[in-house]
Amino acid sequence: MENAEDTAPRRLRALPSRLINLVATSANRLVDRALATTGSRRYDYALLAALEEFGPASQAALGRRTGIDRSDVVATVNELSARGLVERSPDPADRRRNVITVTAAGIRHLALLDRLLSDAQDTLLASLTTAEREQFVGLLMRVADHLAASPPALRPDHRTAPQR
Amino acid sequence: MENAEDTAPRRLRALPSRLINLVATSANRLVDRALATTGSRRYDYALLAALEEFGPASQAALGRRTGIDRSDVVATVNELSARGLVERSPDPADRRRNVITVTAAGIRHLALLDRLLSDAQDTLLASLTTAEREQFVGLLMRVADHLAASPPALRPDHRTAPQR
DNA sequence: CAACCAACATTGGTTCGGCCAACAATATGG
DNA sequence: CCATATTGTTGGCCGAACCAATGTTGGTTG
Repeated sequence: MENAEDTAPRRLRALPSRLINLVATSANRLVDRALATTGSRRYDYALLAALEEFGPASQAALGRRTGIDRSDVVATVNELSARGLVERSPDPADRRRNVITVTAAGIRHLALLDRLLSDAQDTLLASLTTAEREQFVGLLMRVADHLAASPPALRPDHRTAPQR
Repeated sequence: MENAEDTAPRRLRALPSRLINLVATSANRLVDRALATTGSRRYDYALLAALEEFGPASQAALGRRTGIDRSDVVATVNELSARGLVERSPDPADRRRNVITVTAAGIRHLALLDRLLSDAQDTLLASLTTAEREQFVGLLMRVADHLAASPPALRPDHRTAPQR
């Protein structure tokens, strides 16, 4: 029973927001370490996945689809294009836009990341049966969808008091 | 149906690690905003809760119980004691230690934070029935416990390659 | 008791994700 | 034509979560 000190307070032990954070922290560590073996990060995967599924898109569109801030999309596209995984070219139809396109190497890299990520998910959920994993994912989706949809009170840009 | 661009790629939509992150992000926003109304943050709550439940303790012990890094405990205790919510005094029995004690004001503050947090949990899980919430928390605990216990591969200090 | 090693508090970093504000260039709708 | 939006970009901020190094003190143990 080693040290009794590693028991968290009861208040914390079952607090949903805390449990979610614990799991999220582990999940991120797991995922980050897996992706890091290829020199990629989570944003890279998100953009590559979006590009492969929906085809070439502007940076703004990518941001909308992945929930990544425009400014962060810039940095990620910089990095991806430096590695030859995507290409950035001006949109002739709208000269404000850049059209981002996945390269063949990008597709291959995405496949690799997919494998790594899939393993990470298994490690993460190792303690659940297949049925439980489905349950878990289902509940997560319910919560996530609801949060994304209804309450404007917790959207990123929501200002509560000093409106300025 | 406004803009079709806000649909995330299928790969991402059901990826457990991503769902968990989405929910965690919302949860944190919710909790942070609630606590911010009192000028407190998550670490404050964790330390106060640990102190109230287990009584006076050294900073190292607090860190172990809450999972907060020693260096971050220092900063949090600084802030809490500046607000008069805890007291830091040298341990006469072991002069390496500081004994941290909650003050009466600290207990009162904790009660306030408890209320705020409880509301935040309700908002977070608003889309689930009571039974589902229990299921959800149960699954989260299973996953969290398992991650905390078995795999040394994802503990904070785990070095993978350059052992040095 | 002298040497060592372990534990503690503290300082001072680092990294990453997730934001926001401001800007210039371009589109677009009235 | 003018006002307003959208886009890419730069530059910043903050909190969480770490890690390393330092000085002190405690506890062994040879």
